[in-house]
Amino acid sequence: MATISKNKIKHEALVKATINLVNNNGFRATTMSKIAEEANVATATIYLYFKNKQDLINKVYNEVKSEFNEYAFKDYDELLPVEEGFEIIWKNIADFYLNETEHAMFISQCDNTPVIDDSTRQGELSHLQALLDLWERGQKEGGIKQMSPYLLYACTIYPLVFLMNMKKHNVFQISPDQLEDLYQSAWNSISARSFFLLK
Amino acid sequence: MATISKNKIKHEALVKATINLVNNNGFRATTMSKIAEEANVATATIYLYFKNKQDLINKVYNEVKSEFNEYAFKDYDELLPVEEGFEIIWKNIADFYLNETEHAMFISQCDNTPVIDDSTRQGELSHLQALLDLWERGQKEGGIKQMSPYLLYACTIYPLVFLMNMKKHNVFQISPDQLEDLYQSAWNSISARSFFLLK
Amino acid sequence: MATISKNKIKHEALVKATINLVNNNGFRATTMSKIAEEANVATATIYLYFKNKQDLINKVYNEVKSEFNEYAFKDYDELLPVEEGFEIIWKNIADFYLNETEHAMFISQCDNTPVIDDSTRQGELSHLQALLDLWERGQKEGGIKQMSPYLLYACTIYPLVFLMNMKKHNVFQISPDQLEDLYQSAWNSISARSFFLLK
Amino acid sequence: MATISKNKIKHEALVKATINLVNNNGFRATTMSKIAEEANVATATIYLYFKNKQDLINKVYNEVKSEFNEYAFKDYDELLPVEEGFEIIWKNIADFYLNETEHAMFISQCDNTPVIDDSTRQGELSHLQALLDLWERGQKEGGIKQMSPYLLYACTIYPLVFLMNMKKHNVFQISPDQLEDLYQSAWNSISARSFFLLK
DNA sequence: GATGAATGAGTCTTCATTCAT
DNA sequence: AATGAATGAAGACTCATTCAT
Repeated sequence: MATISKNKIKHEALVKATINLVNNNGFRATTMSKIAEEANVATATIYLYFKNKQDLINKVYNEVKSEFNEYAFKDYDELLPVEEGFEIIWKNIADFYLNETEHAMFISQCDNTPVIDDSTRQGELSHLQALLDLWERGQKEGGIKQMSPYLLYACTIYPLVFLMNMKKHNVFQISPDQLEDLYQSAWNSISARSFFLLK
Repeated sequence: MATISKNKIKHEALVKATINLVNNNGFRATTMSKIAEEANVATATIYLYFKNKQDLINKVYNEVKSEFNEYAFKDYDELLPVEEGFEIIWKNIADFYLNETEHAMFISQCDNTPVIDDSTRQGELSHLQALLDLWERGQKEGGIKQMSPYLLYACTIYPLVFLMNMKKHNVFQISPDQLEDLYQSAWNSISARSFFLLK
Repeated sequence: MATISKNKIKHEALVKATINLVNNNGFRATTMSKIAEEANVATATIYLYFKNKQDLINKVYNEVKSEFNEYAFKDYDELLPVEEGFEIIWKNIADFYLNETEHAMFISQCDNTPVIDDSTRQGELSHLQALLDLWERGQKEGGIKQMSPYLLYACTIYPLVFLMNMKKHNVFQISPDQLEDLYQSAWNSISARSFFLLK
Repeated sequence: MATISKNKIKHEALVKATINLVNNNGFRATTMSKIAEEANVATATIYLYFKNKQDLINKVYNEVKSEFNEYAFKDYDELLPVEEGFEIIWKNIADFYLNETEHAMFISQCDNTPVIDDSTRQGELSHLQALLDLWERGQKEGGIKQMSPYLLYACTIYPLVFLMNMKKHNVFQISPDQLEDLYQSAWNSISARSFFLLK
């Protein structure tokens, strides 16, 4: 049992080191020995926990992605009204991108470069199934525009990725008020009502 | 001694090979010998045209970025009304992302990873100065919401990056009608009128 | 991370291989892979013991130079009469040049080409401080001619370098008797008495 | 005829560039393109004048060595008394080492490193045949000690190499008076009379 | 389980040399 | 004769991975 927790500690240290180094230097510049150094273990030790470098990256990716999923649907309930449910999810995701920036950056890196095996990378939106379901319900009920979920995602969620990058590079940091505004814009851009009004 | 600019054919072949390989494999996995092979020259020949790998990447980045800039402001005139000007620019950029996908991907790769020297990478939005000016004018005239240009960019331009990625990975391809819809959403999300109406 | 000093056997093998190859082929023609081959290790292994090629050369140079210094002043005591002290040192140095030829050649190579960092290369004579001190004392006492130490060195020690080269190239090898003669010539060339007598 | 002189100009420029670069950077660091640059010709042009790099070095070595020989025996006449003849030759050689330092350095570089084919490098002393002859005559006549010419050379000529190096590295420069002293020491060290007197 | 040491495969880069013009 | 362009071969160095302890 002691061993297990010891193991977990090292495992965690390796994951953390990997995320940090990949974020700052990219995948290829993140060498196994640097990871080991940052995690305070010997290089060979990594291979006790992961089969090889690709396996390490994949596992870290999956862990972080799982964490994201939990984060995204915290306090969400399928029974909530569509608009209310969307607000919760959007704000959760915004929270993740803007407060868990390290982890969000890592996901973004992996999703935008050929780092991750295509088999590991989940079809771009599949991990947000609950959101896709919500949108579908919203469209059936009439509150949400008839658009491809890819477009809904592009208009509402994806802008947060840009803000994450700006924050990471210390270029621009959004304030709580601005975030509220942004949420309104996001909702407007997919709400059927606004579409109708502005026609 | 100095790098050659004659023999544009080989120069172009190298640039093209670089873009292609970096897009598909990333910077570090794109070796000089692979570039040479794809361009049908000997590896050493690359060094007649570029000082080293970093110089090659920087030069390609600058070329592509220049091309983007020309593209973005084609047919645009500062004297046009704000909404009209914005539509032209937005559609130009959309065109670039969705039709010149290879080049757009390359820019995106470079902007999102530590591949490019910070000195070469232009401050995130500075290359779109004419668009920033347009927005400022729009805000003075009252037609565009009072928001940080970073937010305006996030809501209107950045979603196109997502669509570019989806297209590249053959996951989703937007139709002309959908693009028109998307433009409307983009404009609504920053138009002061829509903001007022929907309050 | 840091270079290893364990496994003295391999360290020694690398040093020996380096000396041998540099002596026979010069610095630039001595490739890391040839050194590795001669030392029976993989090329990459060298980098566990030395940071890079220059570091390897510098370290070997320093080791050999230290050895020379020990050699030169073996059995020497500052309290000895000048002539006696000089004889001991001169014969030590002659011994080194003519019997430890490999090491002496290596020093000579390094001192005569731009192989060694100026910071590593010790000022030409500074490593022979005890000899310089002896000469100074000799001059104060009147037994040694008033000449720049550079000239004293040129007349007495430097000729040995020539003999070393001749031996190395199998052109001429000095006999013990001849060496004794040579010592006499050396001493005569700096002794104040001979200077006076021959005037 | 015009062509020939043009050729000679380029030939000279190449020789000069080679000497300069080899002196300052060593053989291997002296690349063909650097030589070409310094001589203001295209790299390929070198191959019109020399078969390859080794041939270039060999030819330059031979030229410089010839020059040295002329220099060494200027104003010398076999009919002169031994001591007088020796003084002339010694001072000529000293002149060469200390005033034609660039050329002297080049010879020294080549003689001390494995740069020159053994076939090109003339047996160490053979180029000084006239001096060897003089010494032999001196020994027959009784004015010069019975010693191997290698030892005579080591004691009288070789010290000048050291002074050349010191001058080149700006460490020590000999004055005319000191040079005269040095000549005396040199002569004393091989003169039979001094040997006898000091016994 | 943990690690220090070792290495094969591969990367960027240089350079002497050739060749078409 | 002269050269700009091209390249094959080689060199320094790195790194993911393995293995004996």
